[in-house]
Amino acid sequence: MSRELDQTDWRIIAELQEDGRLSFKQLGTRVNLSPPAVAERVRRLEESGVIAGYRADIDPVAAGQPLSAFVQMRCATGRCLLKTTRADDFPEVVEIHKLSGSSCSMLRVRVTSMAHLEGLFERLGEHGEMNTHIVLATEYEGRAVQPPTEEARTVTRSAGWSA
Amino acid sequence: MSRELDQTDWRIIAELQEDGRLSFKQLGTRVNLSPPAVAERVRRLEESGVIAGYRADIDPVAAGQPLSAFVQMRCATGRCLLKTTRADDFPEVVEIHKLSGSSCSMLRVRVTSMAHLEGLFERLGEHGEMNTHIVLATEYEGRAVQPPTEEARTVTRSAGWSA
DNA sequence: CTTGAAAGGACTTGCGC
DNA sequence: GCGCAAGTCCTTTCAAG
Repeated sequence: MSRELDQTDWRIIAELQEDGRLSFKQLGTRVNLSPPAVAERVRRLEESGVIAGYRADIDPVAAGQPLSAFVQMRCATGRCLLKTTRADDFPEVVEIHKLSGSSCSMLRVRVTSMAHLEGLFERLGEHGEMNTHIVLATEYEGRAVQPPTEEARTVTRSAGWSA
Repeated sequence: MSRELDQTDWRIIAELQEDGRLSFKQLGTRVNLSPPAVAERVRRLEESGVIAGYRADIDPVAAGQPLSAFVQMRCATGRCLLKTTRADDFPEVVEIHKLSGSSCSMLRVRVTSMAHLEGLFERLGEHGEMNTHIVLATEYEGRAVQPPTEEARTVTRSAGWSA
């Protein structure tokens, strides 16, 4: 389906992650390509699903939701959050990941206040054991997707027990 | 600094999170406003920092980084990841959050393969205890920031021990 | 892939409500 | 604060080399 991405594709991806509203002309200038050439590449990246869309980046703090937390759920049998509720029931839950290990899922929640967070935890707690971690500060998130480094291919194998 | 956001602002925010490349004309049609009116509102949202930017939404799976994990770090004294390394040392780390509780930070990492993940864990492990959770599937993430619900203001107080 | 041209659309400004 | 309308600029998209 998706052909290998070359260096120019990755430069385009990097630029569009920094500014998703660049015109083909502006984008072409930054990657040393003519407007029609970048337009064709971008079209292919969109078609292959590498570029899933273009979004405004909303700052939750400025938007009035300064508090964030991680919640590991270990759902009780028959009460699993994923099977007994819908997304609309918990607008505060902005991410849901199914996990390996002892927890069944990891949630990321955003709330307006501590009181709001308290209420949310009580509602979530009805579905099983929780392990919560309040975020004190976010160093960064949404870091740009980058081309695989050389380390990704030449992985250092651990010594011992090797065949 | 930031005036209260009204309903129209939230509609604009919702539309731009769905499609960050909408023209003022298109955006105005969707929120029942003229192009100059939306342009002025968007300009203010950008100035106040609510709209932090516009980014292409890159699908990590399609981009060749199908594996993701959460890593809780409990850094050893003097070896804290945040103080002894720089972001460029770990391009696989796409999020860093400082946490309350027993862990000092929560990382989100993205890698190309299990071998890559193994190597990364070994490098991270040198900075302290780790608690890792591999993501099996992501239900959703990057859910749109939404206006505060009524529940956010009228929070149910728990019974008992109340003053 | 690049260049060049033509067509279409977007952004802005000013004015009136 | 919003809408309407006009002018200017830019962008996009063809075609040809």
